[in-house]
Amino acid sequence: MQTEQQLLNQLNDSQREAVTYCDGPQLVIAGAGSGKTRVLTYKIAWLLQHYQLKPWSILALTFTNKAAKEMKSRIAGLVGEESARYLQMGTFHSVFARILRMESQTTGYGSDFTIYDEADSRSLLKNIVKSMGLDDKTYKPAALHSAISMAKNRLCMPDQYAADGDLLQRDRHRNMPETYKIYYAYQQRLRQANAMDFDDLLVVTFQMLRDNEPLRRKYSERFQYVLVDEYQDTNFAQQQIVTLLTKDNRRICVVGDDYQSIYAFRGAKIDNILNFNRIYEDAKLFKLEQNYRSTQQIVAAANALMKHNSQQIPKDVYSKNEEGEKITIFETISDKREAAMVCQEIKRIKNQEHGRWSDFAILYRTNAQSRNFEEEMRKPEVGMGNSYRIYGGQSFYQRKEIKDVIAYFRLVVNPSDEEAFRRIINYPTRGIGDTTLQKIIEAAQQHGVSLWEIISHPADYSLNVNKGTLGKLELFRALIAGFIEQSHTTDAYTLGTEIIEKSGINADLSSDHSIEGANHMENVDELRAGLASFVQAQQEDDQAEQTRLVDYLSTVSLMTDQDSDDDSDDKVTMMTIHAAKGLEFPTVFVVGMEENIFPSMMSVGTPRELEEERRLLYVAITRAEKHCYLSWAHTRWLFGKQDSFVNPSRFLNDIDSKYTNVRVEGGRLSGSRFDDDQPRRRPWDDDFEINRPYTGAQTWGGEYRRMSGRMQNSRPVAGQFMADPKPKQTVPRRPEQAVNPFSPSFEKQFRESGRWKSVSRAMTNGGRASTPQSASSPSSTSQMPAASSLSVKEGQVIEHQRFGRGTIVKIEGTGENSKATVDFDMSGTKQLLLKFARFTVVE
DNA sequence: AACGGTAATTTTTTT
DNA sequence: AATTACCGTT
Repeated sequence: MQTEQQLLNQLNDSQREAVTYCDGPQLVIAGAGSGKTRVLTYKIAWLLQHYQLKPWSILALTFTNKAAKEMKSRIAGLVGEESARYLQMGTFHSVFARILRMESQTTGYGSDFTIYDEADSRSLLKNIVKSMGLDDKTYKPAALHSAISMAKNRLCMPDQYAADGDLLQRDRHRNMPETYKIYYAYQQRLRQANAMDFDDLLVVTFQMLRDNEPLRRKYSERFQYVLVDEYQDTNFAQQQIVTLLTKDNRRICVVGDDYQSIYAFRGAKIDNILNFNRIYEDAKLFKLEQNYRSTQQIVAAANALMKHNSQQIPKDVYSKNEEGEKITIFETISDKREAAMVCQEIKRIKNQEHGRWSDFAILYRTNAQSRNFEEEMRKPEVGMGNSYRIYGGQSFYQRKEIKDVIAYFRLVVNPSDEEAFRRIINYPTRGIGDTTLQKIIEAAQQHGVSLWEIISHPADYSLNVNKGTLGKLELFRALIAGFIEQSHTTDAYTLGTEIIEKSGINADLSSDHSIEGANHMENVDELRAGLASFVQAQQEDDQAEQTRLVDYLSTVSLMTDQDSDDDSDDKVTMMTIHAAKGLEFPTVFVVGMEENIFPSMMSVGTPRELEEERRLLYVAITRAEKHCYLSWAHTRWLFGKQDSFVNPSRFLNDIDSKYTNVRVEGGRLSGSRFDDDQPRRRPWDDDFEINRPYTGAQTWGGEYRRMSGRMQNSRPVAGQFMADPKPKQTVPRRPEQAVNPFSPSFEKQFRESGRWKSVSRAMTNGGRASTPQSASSPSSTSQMPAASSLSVKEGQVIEHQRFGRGTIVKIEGTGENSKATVDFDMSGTKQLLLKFARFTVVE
């Protein structure tokens, strides 16, 4: 706990001004590395201490749940755990999902609504297209969803959409004139399914606050102060929600950096931040311009890059850190060599500076680019197979077997959920085929009810199926109905386990004896372990009498790969630049700096998109503290083909050459390399040579275009350079997957990769310490997750992970379900379900 | 209805 | 290259 003065002393002048100004709307432009998070956390601490605001009256909206969590714990360090705990903090989506569940009477959705993810949305759209008899080649689900999503981000509902001439014209132009009808049907189907997609969480919140003045007043009074982080990445809907909440008392602080706006593709409007003072005319502007993160060279190079963008708030980001070295532009012969050189450089710097693996990050434009680096690191002679972590890619919850289980959970919580229904009606196979399903959907559409309603009363809706099928449907209905029954009396973990067993999922998975089959089984076990952790965490937080499945689902569906906390072990980070936003590393490699990759092929059409790509590079460069590398390769494997027409990214031209050094593999790539008949040095033997200062932007285009032209006409020659003459290492590849150390899948992945022994069991238990007995048994994942319930007696003293020391005063129930009342020295009396509680017996 | 094969399509980034 | 979609066969 810190005094006000102490708080203020830890800030520089401009930070302090931003923190203490609380007289009205406030826009904080926070340059990269300028202490943005610091300002936010200290401001919240200031509001709590100086203005004595109650924690629950402060609403802080962040971009990821992880950011919220981190900020919360930092605030806890400043003002104490108890105040920080009740702060209203989270993403727009998770905060308002919670409110929508509480206010469900006014929204027309039930409180147990499902949140459809992207896959659900697309699947639904696909079905709609099919049932409307449209061609699914022209009406692609992904394109439709993005059109609809963009509309929703702008709060444009089907009626408005259908009345908007520009939109209709655009759709006609795209050969998709029926889009507005599909949008209409889509929205209707969502409602019938009691489901919202991601965008609806915002849209419905907006509508609720707009149309229900008492409710709007309730929340605008509850939230005495509203803070928004990463404001440059908010969309129109989010901006409107914030406006509705703050227009009365106008206590709002938004923080962001227009330079770092990189989510326009998702509907974010950079204008929100550029035009903030149009909505709040008396808004005061604060600028944080001192960068504490990077060297002067890095900051200067990043600034030079941004000179080429037009739309921006003028600012002067500067660094008083050491001058540092220039940015290095790496040029290699192939994408494989790029990976090799980056690895080599990492090892070199690590040795030289006695650093750690975690000092390094490899950032790329697209997830697919991680592959080369992973392969390189896994080579025995490179010896980094243990030292990297790839973020992103397919998340645990996207896997088929996990989605299947979740679909059961969803249907139990919300029987109207159409996508869940469709997913599991015939999984495991129970003889209900596509024909039957289509009949059910048809009947549901005709009567405007859910699929569940149809199979609950098939006769009422004259469902035209034969006797046998009817029986099968009834069996399915009874199965789910049984689970629903249980859900009122059973905790989420027990119910989940029951569902996995009785649904036949367990039997289905264990009948598959292949390696993958075993994998699926383990994944499901991990899911159960994750569920158990969740139940336990909820219980410890006193969140609820009993943890309901709906809470779990809500959390899970809004969770992303970004939301894993870890940073604990020492690994090189590999992620997309988008995912790296907000992070920092001593050394950063931005790889694949090539036309059509970065900037992406899709973005070169419009200047607006191109500027966003440039901002993306700005974000990438400003992640670096000391060393920053931009690398590109002359040839690259793309779409299963060797691409020899590679040009360096135009952005390399945008960085003034006085801030860069160019390093070329072998030192002769840029010269007349096809013309000499000297025996070639084998590239893999070469060290890098610093062969020239950057000779200026003009040579890039000219020189390499010429070279590419030659390669086009001389494949056999070029082939010498492109082939990888090294004996192929047979690196056993495993499926691409995100490694997220705190996700339930983490332990499994480690076991797969033979690194099991080095990993503490604690990881599976949601990051909490585990009991000695579970620590000794790697195979215990398929058993109960917490294993300390064995033999506790009244009067024993225990040490609990979170509550500390306490004495057991009472034990109720038997076996799995026994409950202990424990009197803790520090935190009072708590009830612990022995099944979930994690503690050790002291005496 | 289930399975296994071939063909087509894919890559931007994600709450 | 790898995943998915569709179609044919059993």
